[in-house]
Formats: sequence, C-alpha cells, structure tokens
Amino acid sequence: MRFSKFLLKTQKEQPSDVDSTAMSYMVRAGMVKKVSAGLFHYMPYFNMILRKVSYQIRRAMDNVNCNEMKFPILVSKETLEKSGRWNAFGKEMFKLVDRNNAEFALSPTNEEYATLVAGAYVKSYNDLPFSIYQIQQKHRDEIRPRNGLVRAREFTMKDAYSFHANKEDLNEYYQKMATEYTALFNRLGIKTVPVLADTGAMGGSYCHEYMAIADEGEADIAFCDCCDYGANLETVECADKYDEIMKYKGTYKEVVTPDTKRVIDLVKMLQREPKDFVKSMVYNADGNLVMVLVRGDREVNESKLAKLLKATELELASEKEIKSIGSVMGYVGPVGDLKNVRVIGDYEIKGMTNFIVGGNKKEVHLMDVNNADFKCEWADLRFADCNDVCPKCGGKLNISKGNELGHIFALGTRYTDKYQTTYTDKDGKDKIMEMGCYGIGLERTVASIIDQHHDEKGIILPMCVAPFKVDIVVVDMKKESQVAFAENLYNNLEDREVAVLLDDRDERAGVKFNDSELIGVPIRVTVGRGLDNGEVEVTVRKTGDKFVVKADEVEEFVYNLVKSKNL
RNA sequence: CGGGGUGUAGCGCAGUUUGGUAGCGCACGUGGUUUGGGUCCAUGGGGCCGGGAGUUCGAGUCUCUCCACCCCGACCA
Repeated sequence: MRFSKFLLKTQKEQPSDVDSTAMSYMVRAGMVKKVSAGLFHYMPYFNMILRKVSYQIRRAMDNVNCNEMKFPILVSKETLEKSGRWNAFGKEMFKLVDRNNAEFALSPTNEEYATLVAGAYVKSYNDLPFSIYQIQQKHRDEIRPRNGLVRAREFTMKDAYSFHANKEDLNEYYQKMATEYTALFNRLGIKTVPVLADTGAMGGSYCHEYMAIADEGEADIAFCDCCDYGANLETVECADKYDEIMKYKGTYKEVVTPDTKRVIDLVKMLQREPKDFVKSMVYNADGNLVMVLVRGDREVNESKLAKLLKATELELASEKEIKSIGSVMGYVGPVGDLKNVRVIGDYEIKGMTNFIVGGNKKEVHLMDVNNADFKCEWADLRFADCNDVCPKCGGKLNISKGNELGHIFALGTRYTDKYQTTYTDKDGKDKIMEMGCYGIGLERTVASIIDQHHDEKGIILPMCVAPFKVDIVVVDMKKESQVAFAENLYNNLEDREVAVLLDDRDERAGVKFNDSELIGVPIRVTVGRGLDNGEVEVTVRKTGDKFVVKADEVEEFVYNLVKSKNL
C-alpha cells in the first residue's frame, strides 16, 4: 500500500472525549472515529487489524475443529421467547418491528440459532461433538456505553457453540477450548488471566472469563503467581488467620462525635487510622436484619454476604429499620442491647484490639472496644487485597484491573432442553445434547493489544496483527534514486507476500517517522542520504534497534526479520 | 432512571459575566522557503455558534423548551 493513496489521517491533538490510553492512540492514529454513543466508524487501518485478529481466531477455532458459518443478525421474538431470553435479556436488546408488525431483536448472542442448527444437523452420537462459530456484529443496548470500544453498542464477536453427547465430552471440549484461548491470547501478545466467574444461580454450569490485565480495566480480578488460580475479586476467599479471638477486656469509653457519619470524618476528629475502626453495616436480607462488622478500611463483600445468608434480595437497611434494632443511622455498633438483628463479624476483627465502633446513640462512638465487649458470629465477609494469599496454593496474590476479552461457558442443557435438541445415542434412544458457548470480543482484543503494547511515541503492533510489516520511508521524494530504490524494494517484498507500507508522501522525514511510530509498524526501512554510499537503515519498532544494512542485502535482511518469530 | 457538565470550522478551544451580526491553534488550499525527527513566512477557503420558540431595533451571549454528547451514581454509616 502506498501511504499517499491510503485513507489514514493521523492527528497531533487529542480529541477531548477519549477515556482510555488505547482509545487515545487509536483516535490519534486515525483508526476509529466515534459517530455517536457507543458507535464507531472503523477506518481502514483498524479494519485491517481486525482482520488480522480474526485470522488468528480462525486458526484457533480450526484447532478445535470448529466450523465457521453465519447466522442472521435478526432473531424473531418467537425464537427468543422459546429460550426465555426475550424477557431475560430485556432492555439490553435492541428490538424492532417489521412491516407486518412481527417483532425481532438484533441478536446480542446466538445460542438459539446455534441450537436450531445443531438440532437440524445432528442426528446421532456419530455427529457429536458438533461445533460451529461465527464472527459477526453484535448489538447491545448498554445502559451506559463507555471506555470507547471496550463497551460499545455495536461490536464484533466471535461466538462459538459446541454440542455433546454427555457432560464428560462437554468438559473435555471445554478444556481444549480453554487451552486454545490461552494460546490464542499469547499469540496475540496479550497478557490474560482466566478467571473462574461467579455462576450465581446457573446450577451445575460453570464459566471462565479471560481477563486482559489493564490498569484502566472495568473489573477487579485476582490471580496467583505460583499456580493457575484466577478469580473475580469478589469471589476470592480470605482465610481466617486467627485461631483465637483476642478477648482482651478493657474498658471502653464513650466519645461525643458530632457530624461523623463517615469513617473519614471520624479519622480526622479522633486522629486515628481507618484500620483502627470497625464499621458496622446493617443489611436487610430477604426481610431479616443483619449487622455486618468489617475493619474501617475494608468494604463489605456483598456477594459473599448474600451467599452466606442464602439471600436473594440484599440491600442496606433503611433509617427506620436501623432504629428498629435500637440504633441510630450513622452511629451503628455491635456493643449494647440490640434487638432482632444477627451480628456477623469479618474474621479479621478477631485479631483487633482497642478499636472504635458506633455507640448506637446519636453523635456517640465507643473507643477502646474489644471483642469481649459484644457477641457475634464470624465469617469471611470482606474483599481480598494484595496482602492476602492465594486460596489454592498459599502463594502471593496479585490484585489487578482487567477487561473481559473472552468468556467460555459450559451451558449444560439450558438451551437444548427448551428446544428439545436431541440425538440418537448408541442404545437407540433419543437424548438431549450438552452445550457450551465461547465468545471473544474483537474490538476489545485490539484495544488490549494496544493497551499492552505502546510507548510515548505510539503503538507497537506485534508482527502477527500488524497490517503492514514494513514501512519504507522515502526521506526525500525529490531524489529519484531514493524513490526508485524504495519502489523496487516495495515490489520485491510484496512479491514475497510481505505487506509493506510505502511512505511516498511529499512530507518531511520527521513527519513520516512520527507517523510510522504512532501507527506501530514493526519494521521501518529508511531510504535516505545513506543510499549514496549504498546503505539504508532498518529500525525495529519494538526494541528500538537500528541496523545499517547494505542496500542490496536489505530485502533479505527485512524478510528474515519479518519471518523471525520474536516480533 | 437520578445528579452534574458540555454543545462555537474536520479536530482542540476562546468569546457568553456586561447583547452590537464570530476568533485562535492544528488540519486543509495557494505561493515561496526548508529538507534525517511534526520547517518557517505570506495568503486563502471553510460556521443556520446543537434545534425550536421567545425577549429586543439587534441574540453565540438573556428566557423557555427540546435534542445530542460526556462524567458520576443503587444510601460503605
């Protein structure tokens, strides 16, 4: 491709509304253009990267014998009602009506169609496992689109669906897919952590999310250095480190603390650290009131609390409810006479002494309180942090932000049951298939590549996703010798199937260098003044290495660089 | 859905307080200059100042209303 004919306009200035590092490079590199909330134009260069990522995904799907096909984007209400998702997906789904008033949705995912296809093509156990996928636009009416391409209303998804004769086969295939996902993200140069996600009320099913490590990520995740443990932060167990409760009995005293409903205010007033306090939070769990105690600098992990209480509805208690247990909003504490409330303390409090709690009276707190001063049950109720250890192996736990790039799910018979998707087994009887589904968000994947591979000058694309492997910069377009040499090199490399960008624009060298670095072409060949001495310069974007190469050897040199596996 | 903010040239912004028919930088066109790290000079084009209604002799500016976009948010005591 000749740069002079290529639709790519870089810009020096930052648009005002970019909200992530990756997005800012993509906009400056002229890759994407926002059209409205959560909707983007994908300009040619970005589109080419998407194709490269698609290619790598297709390779991965080939490895698990998954066949590419395409479903309609429109799904009828009837189809979605059969699986119960017309209502379940609810407002997240774009809905529309045809001229006959038949209702449709723009498919947010395609379990229904995949199940129909399996039903139509799988007759016997000999046809199983049966696995199909597509790479297609998906639509979701997000409550609040944000983070540029990370949460868009229209995006490209690879969605695969597998069907199996039994759970064992599903599990085996799921494992293969998991291995392939890890290999794929490694190939794309993205650090990801597979985390076991909370399956909630999904019963026997389970799922893993593939989280790209990202400082600006949307989710909190934890993973272990030593073993393969990874989990959403809210599901990480915090061990009970205290065999004995610190029963030290002191004498607590009341302090008057006006306008100190928040720990921050108290910290200031009493000149103590947040971790010297115990926060007492009252929850209404399915109509029962529960007081939860956590250290002042901690937060209650409501997901753990709900699980412990087996509660479906969990919310903070109202002012009235707090009054009903004999306390006052803002000054709640475990000490004293409380009515109709179950008190549960986080394990960590077992090890605390002389702490501060609410006094259950307006503008009163209690200082030097100890565990002997009140009664409570103990449980794991807080979020883990980086001082906690891996629940699996005891190794060091890392806490990080992440973005979900992929999600694999063992669905079981959730859909195949509804659609009565059966096959004839060895014993001649019809049986329901087991199902799995496996997604990857393509734009997010590209964003993560950029997020993890850039420097202050711009993007550093890994070789396998770079639309152009080589950028030939002609320093002076008026020098015929330079132009002729560059043209020749360009043609020769293209003939050898190396994608080359020939910067033949009538611009100063500095402009070309900056653009080359911004858009992240892995290798740059500078054809300039050295040519008079029979030399050109080769620069590697990733390492910054510079090579002065003899002009008649540069083609081979560059070819070998492109084919080397380490860029 | 609630709260806050912003809409002025393709992009980034000033002008709005105190009404007098729009300006800067980048980008773009032209001429020159420069030529291995975003040259410099001159010059030019480009705006229903988000839409509508109103107040006024006169509205980017004041009033009402609608729209779009951005940010924050389920009451962490």
